[in-house]
Amino acid sequence: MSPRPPREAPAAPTIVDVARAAGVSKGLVSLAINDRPGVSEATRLRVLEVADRLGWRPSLPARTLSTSRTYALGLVLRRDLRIVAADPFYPAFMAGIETVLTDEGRVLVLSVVGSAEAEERAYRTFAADRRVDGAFLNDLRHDDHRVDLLRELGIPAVLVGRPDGPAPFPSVVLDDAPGVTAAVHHLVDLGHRAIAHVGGDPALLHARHRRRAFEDAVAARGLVPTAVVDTDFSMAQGASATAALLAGRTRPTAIVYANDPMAIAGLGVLQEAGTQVPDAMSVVGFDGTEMARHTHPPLTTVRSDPQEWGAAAARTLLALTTSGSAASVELPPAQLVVARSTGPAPGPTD
Amino acid sequence: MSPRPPREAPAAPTIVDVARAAGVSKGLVSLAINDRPGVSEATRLRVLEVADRLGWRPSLPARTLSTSRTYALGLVLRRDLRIVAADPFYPAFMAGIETVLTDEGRVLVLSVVGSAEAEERAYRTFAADRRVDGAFLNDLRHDDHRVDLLRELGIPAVLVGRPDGPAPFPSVVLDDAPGVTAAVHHLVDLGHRAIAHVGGDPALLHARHRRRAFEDAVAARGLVPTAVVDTDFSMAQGASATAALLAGRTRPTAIVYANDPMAIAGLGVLQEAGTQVPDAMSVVGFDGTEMARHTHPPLTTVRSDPQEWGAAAARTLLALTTSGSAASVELPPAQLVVARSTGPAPGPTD
DNA sequence: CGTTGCGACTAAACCGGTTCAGTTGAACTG
DNA sequence: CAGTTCAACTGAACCGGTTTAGTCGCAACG
Repeated sequence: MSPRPPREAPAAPTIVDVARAAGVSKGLVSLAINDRPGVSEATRLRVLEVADRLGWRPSLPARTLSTSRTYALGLVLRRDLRIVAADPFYPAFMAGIETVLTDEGRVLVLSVVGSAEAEERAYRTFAADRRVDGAFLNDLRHDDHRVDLLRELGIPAVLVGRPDGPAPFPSVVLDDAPGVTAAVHHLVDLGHRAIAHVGGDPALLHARHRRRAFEDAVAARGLVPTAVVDTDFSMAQGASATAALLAGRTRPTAIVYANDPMAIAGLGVLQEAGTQVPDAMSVVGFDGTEMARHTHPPLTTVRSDPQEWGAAAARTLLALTTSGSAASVELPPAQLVVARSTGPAPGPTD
Repeated sequence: MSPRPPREAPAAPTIVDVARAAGVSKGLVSLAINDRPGVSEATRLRVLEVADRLGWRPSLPARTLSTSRTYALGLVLRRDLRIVAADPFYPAFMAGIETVLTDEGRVLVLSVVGSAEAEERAYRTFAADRRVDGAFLNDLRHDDHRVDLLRELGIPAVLVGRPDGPAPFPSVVLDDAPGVTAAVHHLVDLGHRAIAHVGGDPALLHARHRRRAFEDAVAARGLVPTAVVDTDFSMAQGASATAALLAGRTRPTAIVYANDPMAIAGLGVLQEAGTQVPDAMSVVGFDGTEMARHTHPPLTTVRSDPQEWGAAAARTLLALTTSGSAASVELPPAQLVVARSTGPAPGPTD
């Protein structure tokens, strides 16, 4: 009969039920549960007790309507699926966010998109629908127009990574450079003179930072990179870049990759080609993923901490949305983790 | 001065602004934009035109308050971080969900938790806060109490996988068995007689299904499994299980793993031990991930389609939340993809 | 020509909270 | 003892939509 039968449970109590049961006005219930002044301690306790007894939970939509706070934060992922699926960064990053949000009664609203247009639409929808109190801004780009977009939409944001200019939002930075630098020094110390870099997507700032750190470190040791190849961070391009390096006229003795998946794909190509790792070629990854520990040989890599990064970003964004301002955060930098995919440079054939 | 300055943009127009500008009552605006009867075509067009001109978007919180529909779906991930991060299933699954939700103006609310208690809390919070219209139920277990929980909470759900009994919710199934069966036949056809299985977490139904399919297929060929080892799906346990199989008294000539990450970890262990793949040992994964294509040797694996799975689940859940009912869906089953990690069984030493 | 029926539209209640201007009564002040 | 002050509390407006009872004008009907 009734067009939409109540799902199952008896109708949930509302604030008026609580008010009636406690013998006070609903306004006072609101004050009491929100710990605002103007409520006697005795009454506050009574209200809380009654609310608890009735199992009342304030309606979030109603609260949102009057306060325009959603208690939700937004994350938009724009990435080719092939990359998202292989990249362990995001699951760990999101898990880190959740560790913070869950405790604060917040929730993460996720949007996965494939194109720049869809990404912009996602942010605009967040704003138009008042879905979120703030948003994470990942995978920063040069002159990233999303910064202006979010400012214009009035969505507070936190930048995940170091922006390449002054920005109206706080940033949470985990410096890639020291790890990459250490990796290069490690290789040079092992006698390598011909080192190549398989970089990531140059549109992304962190790919540039890694590349820059690589080039600077090589130069600091008085060397010149044997080659630097840009990719899209995918295993496929990591593999083809490796093949290209093998086929090139000056073959490197060591390759530094911009992420672990590409390093693993590279490892595959090298082994298929019969190139011994690390005897004939040293390989360095980037991320410090679980996977790197289980390859053959285990991967020397640069470990960052995506989970802590996510947690720090969430804390910062939370502070920003509640207090209106938040300081930028600098996390401990990425660190080199030496395993068995790197070894002494092969001696000249004699 | 003002305690909370308006973020930036001028105050967004509301339905009354539109009503005033169109010279009608706000009730009529509501009827017009929701395509309900009782509005003349001329008026409807005028209202839509005015709404568009003012850039009005109905407030979702307000709409939610009166209709108690949130236009959001919930996904709770309970998994050890080590597994989530290495497992490409979820990113692809979520991307599949998003392809459907985005077009429908829906949004995905994500919760990543580490324990069963936290998981239950997450669902209860979804219900208490009226955060979502429905939820996905992944990683089904035997006698899964979450089914009752969701029913009791009144949250419509869709089961991702085949439940092990009658369930009050529709399910979206992608059958693992045919792929695993094909893998076993493939190995037996190659002459293997000693085949082992490194299974997943036996608490999860899909791990059981894969194990069962393995055992049945082996039996169907008149053989007995050399060994069946349970794990938690992590690379670490995939590696240690492989090491144990190598050290066992009857060493298999082929191993079928319950997911690709474990197979890859297994590859690493085998190669570290000097066991040639596939000459001395054949290896089969499960998932058909990008990663499997880039190992050395490329992995024979069983491909499922997590993205399509996510999309189908989203369509089903959407139908369930809007029309109140939805039929279960059976997707094309998982399929064997033969690569170079499987080969003829090693002949007896002669 | 009075009634009925109907499409188009309005006004007001409603969803469930928050917020704020007032009211009340008791304690304090001079 | 009248006047002031203040904590505690109430009532009503408000957030921005949806929904429904009811009004109005007009055409069709007997």
